[in-house]
Amino acid sequence: MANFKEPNIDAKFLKPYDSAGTEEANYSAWEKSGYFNPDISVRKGVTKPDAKAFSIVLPPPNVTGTLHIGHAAMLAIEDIMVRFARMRGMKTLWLPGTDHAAIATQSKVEDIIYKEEKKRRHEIGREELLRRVNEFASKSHDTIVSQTKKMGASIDWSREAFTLDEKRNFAVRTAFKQMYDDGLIFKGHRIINWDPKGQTTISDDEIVYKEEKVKFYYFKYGPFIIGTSRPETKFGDKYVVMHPDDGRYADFKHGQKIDLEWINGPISATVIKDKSIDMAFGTGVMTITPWHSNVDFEIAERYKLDKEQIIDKTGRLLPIAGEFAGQKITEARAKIVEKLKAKGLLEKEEDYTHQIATAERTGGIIEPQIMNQWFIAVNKTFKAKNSKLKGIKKGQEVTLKELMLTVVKNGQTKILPDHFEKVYFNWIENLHDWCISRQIWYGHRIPVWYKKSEKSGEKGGDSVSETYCGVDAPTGDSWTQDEDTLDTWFSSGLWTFSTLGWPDAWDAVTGEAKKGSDLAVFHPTSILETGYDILFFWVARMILMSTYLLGDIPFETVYLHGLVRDGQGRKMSKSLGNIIDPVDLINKYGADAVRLSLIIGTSPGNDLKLSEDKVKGYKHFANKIWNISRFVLSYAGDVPYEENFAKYSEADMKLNEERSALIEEITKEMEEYKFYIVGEKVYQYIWRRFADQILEESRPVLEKGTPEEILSRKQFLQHTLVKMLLVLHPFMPFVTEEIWKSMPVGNKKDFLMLENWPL
RNA sequence: GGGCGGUUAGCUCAGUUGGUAGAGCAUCUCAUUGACGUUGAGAGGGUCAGAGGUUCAAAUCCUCUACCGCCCACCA
Repeated sequence: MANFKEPNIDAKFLKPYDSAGTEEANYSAWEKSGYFNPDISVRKGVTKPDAKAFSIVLPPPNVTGTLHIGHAAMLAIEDIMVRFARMRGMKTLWLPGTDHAAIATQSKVEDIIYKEEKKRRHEIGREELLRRVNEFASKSHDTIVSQTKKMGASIDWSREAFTLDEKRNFAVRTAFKQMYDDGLIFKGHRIINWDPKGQTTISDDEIVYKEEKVKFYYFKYGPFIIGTSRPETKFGDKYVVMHPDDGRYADFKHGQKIDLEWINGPISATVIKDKSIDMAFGTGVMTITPWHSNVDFEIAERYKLDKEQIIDKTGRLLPIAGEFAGQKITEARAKIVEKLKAKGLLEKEEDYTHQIATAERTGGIIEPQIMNQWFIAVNKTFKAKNSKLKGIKKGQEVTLKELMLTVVKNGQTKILPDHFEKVYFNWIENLHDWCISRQIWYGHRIPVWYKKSEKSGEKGGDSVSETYCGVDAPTGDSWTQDEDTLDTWFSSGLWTFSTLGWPDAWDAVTGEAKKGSDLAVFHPTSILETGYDILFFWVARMILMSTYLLGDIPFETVYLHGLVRDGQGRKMSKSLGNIIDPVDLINKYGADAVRLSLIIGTSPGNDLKLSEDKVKGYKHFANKIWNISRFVLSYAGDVPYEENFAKYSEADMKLNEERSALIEEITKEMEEYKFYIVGEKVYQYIWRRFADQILEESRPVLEKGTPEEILSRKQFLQHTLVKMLLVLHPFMPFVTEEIWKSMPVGNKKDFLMLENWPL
């Protein structure tokens, strides 16, 4: 046993692996070296100048708060992709940034201000509010960056972007102008989703439906009985609609006028026959309120009916409501029912459960309103300026919707797991024009200016005598810029190329990126990794913007990860108190353990259940590797490492083949993004095979074998440790890098992360 | 109402083009001052939700059913 007592190794191996004590130093050494930046890697000779590019944009976290464990999972997956690509010699760029998140951030800051100072936004003023929001955003940003670094993300910070910075603003104005000129962005009076709480419009996607139990009332409406859950909207109802085939109402003719007694006195109602009516629902008859209902609006459009506003922007009844004018709809409802009852018009009431539309960010109950807003037309044709899209030629007449469908249908952009392609198609097919104007202050101002006429009227609306849309403000006096800002997803839709230098790096004449620019080298990006919950919000919008503005896809592959849930499968939320802060876990178990626990046992598109025990288990694994290294270094580290050792014993030859086969297998799986399988296989091999069996068997060999056998085994152990550190590095960068420092390997590059993937 | 998933060991989940079921954790038994504060060896445990079909062969392909989950959708 004498030769076993040669612990000529770093003293650090005599203690268990100390993640907390080594992670920070390793990260700052990586960062300082500049190798996260592909340009520096090329300059220093680590990456070949003509190497294939691998690029990925970080889905920019919202500056509304700090990173949660879901972000940690995202960072872990992306860092694996990035480190793997880098180790394969690719010109690798991972580009970071943050998202201003418009409504989300502004409403959060407004909440804080109201809580602390009892002041509303109009009491604070545009300038001061923006100052406060920026201050908040900047704090959030700093926290996010430091959390990201703790995870070990090998990100190129020199290229960091923000969706609301100068360059991105220029990109937004340029994109807007082009869409405006093509007629794809237009302003019009349409029915939109009004959030009375946030005092802004929101897009269809920003609505969340909540179940609500209400009363469903039946009222006498002349000869009819109509059903409604919203009596407060019924003041202006003067059209009564039924199905043309409904035999119960065959005696009434389309267009027929009927005088009847209603809430505030006698009115004249007109009969409308329309096929959209469900004969089986209620009495099969309804009255319509086109100003405050999408369906009613469509019916009114079909027959050119009058539309009247009943409810104002703050949710109060207008003068048309007579004695109820000025009341909040929530208060007025019961009183109106009371009055109708008193007039003998209430037939009956029932309990009713329905889905109520609310604003995702403020929780306000959506009130549809007809308003003059900006939209992106998804069904309008235009001529494609240039196209690298399969099946679409330059100059061809297309719609945005067609572009969005085409690139996924023809496989230019693949979505993983692939069943989400069906979800994507389903969404696109039901897509309506996208309302992009918001009545909030935090965001990109709409690059449109108006000259007002003498007549008074709604600003930016009817009183306008001249409209100008441009990247920059028009010259001359008396121009006023549109007050509104853009939906936050407009700027994030440009993210893959606005971060790479578009539009400066773009040659509009040739329809190509300028040679040598980031845009030319790194776009389309290789892969987009994000949560399935923003497939519509973001992924689809990026496809829209990129296919339209560049005539190219934004990314070749979309990898959708699932949500991280707690050990019992519940969503993490403040009220449940089950939120896990990734930094707490890292401090306790190390970033490597956290990363691995977010990878193994997950698969793309499926939610992941995370318990602290799981993380703990992988902390044990990090320590296991540490001790394996200690063993190999003390018992086999005394012979010089030979990269191409040719004199393996027969037994070691077999072991070598086994290990090569494993590496070949996992390389293929890495290319297929099956990180959960690779992680598990490497775990199995290292612990169950290498440590439990091979190392155990090595004792007698090293003790009693011939000199040749001993040398062979020592080489094999060193080789295997080196290769395992390499393949494990993308998963567990810290512990592997730390061990690597002590490996007696010649010709080492500056870091393990720069070494070549073994194959 | 429309769409998409899931159902495999006590728990969490793998299972690549069909070839008599796997891992981690948990449980039980034994060993252990040996690189391992975080160790090893072994064991038990599953008619793969149910029914039918295709096939020499089905967890895997097809049809139906049941239950669970998610997304979309203003039956007023």
